Amino acid sequence: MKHSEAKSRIIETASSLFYKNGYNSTGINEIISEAGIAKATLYNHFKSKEDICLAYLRFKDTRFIKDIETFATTKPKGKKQILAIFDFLQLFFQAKDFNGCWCIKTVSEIPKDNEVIRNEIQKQKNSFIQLIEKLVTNNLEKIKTEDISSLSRKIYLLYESAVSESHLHQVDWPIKEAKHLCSKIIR
Amino acid sequence: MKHSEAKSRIIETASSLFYKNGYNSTGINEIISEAGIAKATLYNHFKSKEDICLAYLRFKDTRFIKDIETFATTKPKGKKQILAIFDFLQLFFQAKDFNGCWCIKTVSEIPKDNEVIRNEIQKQKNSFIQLIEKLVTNNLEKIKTEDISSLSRKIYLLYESAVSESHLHQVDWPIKEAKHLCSKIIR
DNA sequence: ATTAAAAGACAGACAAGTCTGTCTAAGTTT
DNA sequence: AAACTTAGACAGACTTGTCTGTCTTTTAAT
Repeated sequence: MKHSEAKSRIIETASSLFYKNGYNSTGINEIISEAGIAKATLYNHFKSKEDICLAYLRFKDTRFIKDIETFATTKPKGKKQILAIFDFLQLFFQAKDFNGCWCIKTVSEIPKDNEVIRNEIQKQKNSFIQLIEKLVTNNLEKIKTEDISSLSRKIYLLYESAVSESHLHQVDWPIKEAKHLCSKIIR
Repeated sequence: MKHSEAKSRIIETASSLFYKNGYNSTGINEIISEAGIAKATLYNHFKSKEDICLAYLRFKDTRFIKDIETFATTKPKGKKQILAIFDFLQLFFQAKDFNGCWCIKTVSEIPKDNEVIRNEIQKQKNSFIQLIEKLVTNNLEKIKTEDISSLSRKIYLLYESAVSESHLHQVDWPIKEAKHLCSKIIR
């Protein structure tokens, strides 16, 4: 369908620009010129820039969740599947377009009272925690049910700091240290 | 001296606004009207908005390092002094003006190639890691010299994620989980 | 099959507002 | 008298979003 093709182009272009240069620093004009579409077309598919921001966040999240889940579950079952999220991050970090966490970036840029964007981001983070809980449940036989949540949250914290600190310092020791600590708490 | 009094007013006002509403969302006009000074006066003390941004970061950091060090060293010596950084964060979180980490916020807003700001932020984070190293060295007798750096970095990662995640989710479990995990790795 | 209509994309002018930073002119303090 | 502060006009460059009018393609009706 041609209709959704234009829309896809907008989302992909906007996502790349928002992630690389920031939400506020990316203007509508930049998006349309890079995507090669007209402004009227853009506003025919999205009612506002915020609307594009939402689409951007969802686009990034959908791909991320799919990719990291695929990556983890192709590893041998057991602790390796849990640690795999840090190996995934290592690859992500080495990719030349790595630019930290899009959620943190975006939430830092929008006004504090923007609940639409904030809710979307919290939703994404919670579904990532759920993914970790699934990995923990499936790969640690000895784990007690009541410990799953707390352990998963700790792994989540380690992962999140590994993302933002490797980005901030432009080195990968945060990923290595986080993985190392993770390996100690799941044994 | 009147000269530095005006300058201080600008720094304090700008800091409060930048931290609360973001760097890009805070205009020069807002700063001068809130601080009650003229625009020409502002540009008499700072050559650009970026210059004010630097002053803001340094203002926040100076106070933070002083406050958290004072807080920790008034606690009983031993592991409690290390864990104190999370208690400090708990108070910080409960304060009504808590708004996450100013470094992360700022780095998310500025262009990627702004090295002046980026260097300042990396410098601040490294000096915070040094503070943790000092706490670790002084309060863990059994620690081996070669383990100090790695352990301090892990504690740093936990602290940083506790800040940003408690801010993001608007709850304090990240602080509690981070402190709990920290207590386990320093025993 | 031919014609009519609808839908969407295009370029780009435009409004209305934002921003930073400069400058003028008047007032105040030392 | 010199130095600083004030208010605010101003330039120039941005922003998002609206709107007009043209062109092409797809769909529907006869």
